[in-house]
Amino acid sequence: MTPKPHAPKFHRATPTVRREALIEATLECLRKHGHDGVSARRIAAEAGVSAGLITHHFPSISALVAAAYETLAMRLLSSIQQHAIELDAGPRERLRRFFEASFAPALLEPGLFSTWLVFWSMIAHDAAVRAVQDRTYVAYRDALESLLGQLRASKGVPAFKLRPAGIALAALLDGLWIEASLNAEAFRPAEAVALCEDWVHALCYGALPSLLVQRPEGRARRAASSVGPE
Amino acid sequence: MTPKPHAPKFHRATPTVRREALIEATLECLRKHGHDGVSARRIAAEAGVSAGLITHHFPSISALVAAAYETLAMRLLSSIQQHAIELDAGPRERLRRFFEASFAPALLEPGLFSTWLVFWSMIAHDAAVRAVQDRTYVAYRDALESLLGQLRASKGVPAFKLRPAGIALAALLDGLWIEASLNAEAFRPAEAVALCEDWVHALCYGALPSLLVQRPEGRARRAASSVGPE
DNA sequence: CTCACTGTTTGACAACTGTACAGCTGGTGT
DNA sequence: ACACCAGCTGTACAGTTGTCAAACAGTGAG
Repeated sequence: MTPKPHAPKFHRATPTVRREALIEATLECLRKHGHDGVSARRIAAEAGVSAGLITHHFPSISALVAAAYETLAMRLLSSIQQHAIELDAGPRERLRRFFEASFAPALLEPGLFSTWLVFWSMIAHDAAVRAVQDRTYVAYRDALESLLGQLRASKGVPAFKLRPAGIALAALLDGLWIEASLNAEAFRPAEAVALCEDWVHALCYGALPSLLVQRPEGRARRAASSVGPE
Repeated sequence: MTPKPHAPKFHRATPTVRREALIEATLECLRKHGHDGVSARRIAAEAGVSAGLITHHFPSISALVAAAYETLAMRLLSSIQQHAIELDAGPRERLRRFFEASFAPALLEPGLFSTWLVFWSMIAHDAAVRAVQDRTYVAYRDALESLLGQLRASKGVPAFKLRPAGIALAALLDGLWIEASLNAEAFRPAEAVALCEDWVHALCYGALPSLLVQRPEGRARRAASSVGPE
């Protein structure tokens, strides 16, 4: 054997780069091993690095996972949003594209579900993870409410309460995503998209009673201060 | 101190009883500790029993968890169903009671969500848990489809495809339950019930196009034509 | 070239894990 | 009163785990 005279035993990296590499390795570990992937040694091995390095760059394993959570959640959301925003498309079409992106093959990969379960299960114990969850959930619902807001501003769409509408649509999307992740054969992605579109259709149709804003029609005649068109 | 002359060091039980006690202890452990509750020693301690007894009654820890999954899932479903079935009530009212039961305080307890996450996260690795998941999910959707079937048989309700309707309603329920479990302050249980009722309302109104059965001749309902902005 | 800085490794630590198994014991049938 | 044995215990085992102090070695500056 000819020993190489100059084989560096490790590579130095700037803290930022190393932290990002560790986060990436964490995501890969969670994707592949689920809960068992939350292991300093496993993540370090995935990153091609020693285990002790993790504690050197992150206060704890859970802090690393929390950082990975934030990275993945924001990445996915912006990916879906980017797919949804088509310049010359109406609100209805944008929502459809949002749904499509939500049930694209990359989103239905089993490893992604395993990863998400790890994040969710850490919420109860770890405050940092809980904080990430709160932030990303707000961002997700804001994205939906923005699209729904554009829809509401369209002609022929009855006024509806934005916040509960966002909640319901987010729940429908989440629920379908989970069902599809739990049992890939239960239904096809196109069906999920159609079911979401159905809900939007019903919303535009005014067929979701509890979401409609109360139009004080009866009182408006008595109270002359009403400015709405009659 | 007067030492009791005859303090039995352990209590004998018939296998069936002991197994059920272990399952109950498992559920309690998962409820309290989530993923960390999956531990032979912890479960044994909860049951007031030595750790070795678990391997004596169950081939492995995951088999015990799978049994606990089946027990809890069936218990919850039959509890909800029992609450939903009111003798002199129409299908619409029964569905409303089903929703109510789904968002009762007992169902929104944080420990229940932690427990469920453990079950779900084991699906990917353990075949027995996966089998339980498949079975219980079918039972759950069957229960919904049964109620929806009664609804469809009602007067004034348009024909709709039962299976995708069950899928959508199950997803909406699951999604709302998860959102509520993740963030108890996001919305009140009554809102969740209202959103589910809205969906049923839209279904009865024929406002969910992809669920409507294609009527070859004289489709009178206007829901098939888009009313929203396009 | 040498030095110092600092990212990285190493090894050790105590506390866990699931499972196996030899032996003890409670309570029942005789 | 006795014996049996199923149910149960306790220990042992080979693995894990996260964290940390100390030693190490790349790498750029002087």
